[in-house]
Amino acid sequence: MALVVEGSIRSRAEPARRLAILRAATEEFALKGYAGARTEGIARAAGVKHTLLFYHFKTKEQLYHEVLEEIFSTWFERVSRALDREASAQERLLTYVNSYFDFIAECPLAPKLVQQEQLCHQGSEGSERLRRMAEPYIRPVQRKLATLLKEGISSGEFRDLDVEHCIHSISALVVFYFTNNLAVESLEGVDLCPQRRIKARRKAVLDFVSKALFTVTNGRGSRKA
Amino acid sequence: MALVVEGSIRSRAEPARRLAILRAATEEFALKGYAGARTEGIARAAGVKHTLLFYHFKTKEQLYHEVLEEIFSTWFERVSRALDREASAQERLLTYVNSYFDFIAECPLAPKLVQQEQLCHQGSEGSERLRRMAEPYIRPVQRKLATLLKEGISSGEFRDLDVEHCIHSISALVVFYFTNNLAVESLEGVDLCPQRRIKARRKAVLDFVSKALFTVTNGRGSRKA
DNA sequence: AATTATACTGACTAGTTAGTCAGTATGCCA
DNA sequence: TGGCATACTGACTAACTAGTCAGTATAATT
Repeated sequence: MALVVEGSIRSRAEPARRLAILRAATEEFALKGYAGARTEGIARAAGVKHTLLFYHFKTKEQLYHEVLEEIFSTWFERVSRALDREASAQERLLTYVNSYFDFIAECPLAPKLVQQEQLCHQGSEGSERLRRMAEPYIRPVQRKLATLLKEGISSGEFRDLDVEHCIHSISALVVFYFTNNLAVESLEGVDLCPQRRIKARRKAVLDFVSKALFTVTNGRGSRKA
Repeated sequence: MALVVEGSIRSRAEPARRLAILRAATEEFALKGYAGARTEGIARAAGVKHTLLFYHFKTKEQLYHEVLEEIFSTWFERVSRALDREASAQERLLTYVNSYFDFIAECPLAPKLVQQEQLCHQGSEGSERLRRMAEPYIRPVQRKLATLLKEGISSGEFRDLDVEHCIHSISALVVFYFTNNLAVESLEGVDLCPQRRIKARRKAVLDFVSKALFTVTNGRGSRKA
């Protein structure tokens, strides 16, 4: 006879195991990439039978798509809120960097997943899967950010720099730290607790960006402890 | 008999096909990661029979190791030369960033490969394969760079910032652009020729770093060294 | 001419891997 | 009571994947 593991109270709306698979898949795909990920491995990590994956998600590709979709929509919602505030360009930029950093720090699998997807394509060909995320999520944020930077430059709050490269540079500063565990570990030692490291990184990023961008720095992003 | 295992003679000229395999493997591993890479795919790209891989390199792992080794040693040689120059801290830092940037721009598969290797490991566990590169190559460069930054801070050339995070930030600015094809493409359009894009990126990086670090910026940040 | 070292190949295999399918268990509504 | 929908499973498979091995081709050396 079948042994019921999960008890009798089962939510009718969304099976718990579906979510467990989604979570496990996020990690597997983020760490190994689409090609390297194993559906067996995802099932094992989620504590379900292999075939349940194909019941809830028709294919590996479909499962992957749902993982990507969830991450981009969450990211979009959070950074958009920051960019849409009413405040000075300088103020909004700092809020944006903070939101972006918070999102990445809370969910370090997200940048890994996106990075995996970027890596597996050569030259200017780009990833089809990522391209589907560009229109609804990535481009709108890029546009808002470009506008914000131009405003800041016009008003004299920001130095006169290359807007597009500045967007790349900010992303680089926020994300790179979280996709490079070894470099981080090798440089800072393993002893320092993650909590403190992340706090220090946030400060360093805000400081770096402020000094590079702002014509006048108030205490906000640049103070030394 | 099949006791081919290499003895001590290594001076012989390497067969052209061995090098072809190594080049093809670099691309395959960089784009798909170790787990996602297919030895069949490498053989096809190199235009050789599948089994030749296992003749020249005993296993996939061994092939991968030689690819990593070659990339790290080349990188190490080039940036070390820049760091060991006799010059002011500011001068040396700019030379370093330029050398680093040049290396990455010439061989964009290198950062992809390293990134792949970083991604496939979780938390503070790190990659065993990358750890083998740390002692001979990564740590020495990090140490030289840390010393350089401290000197610059003492002499008043650089602002008083967190040395370790500054090292991360510089790497981020140099590398990130080359591991994120989609973001780049989506932001700058495909029309702009790679040559010009890279030149613009170099300028933006030097500018960003200079403004963030230097207490006094002469025109040097925007010049091509 | 015989030996040897090196480069290379075709045929094969044991172990994976994504995905199928027919069927079971359970809840729910008429 | 029966019918239907949802959640889930075991047994299987076709295609793939790293790696083996016995053997061939060739050029240099003895």
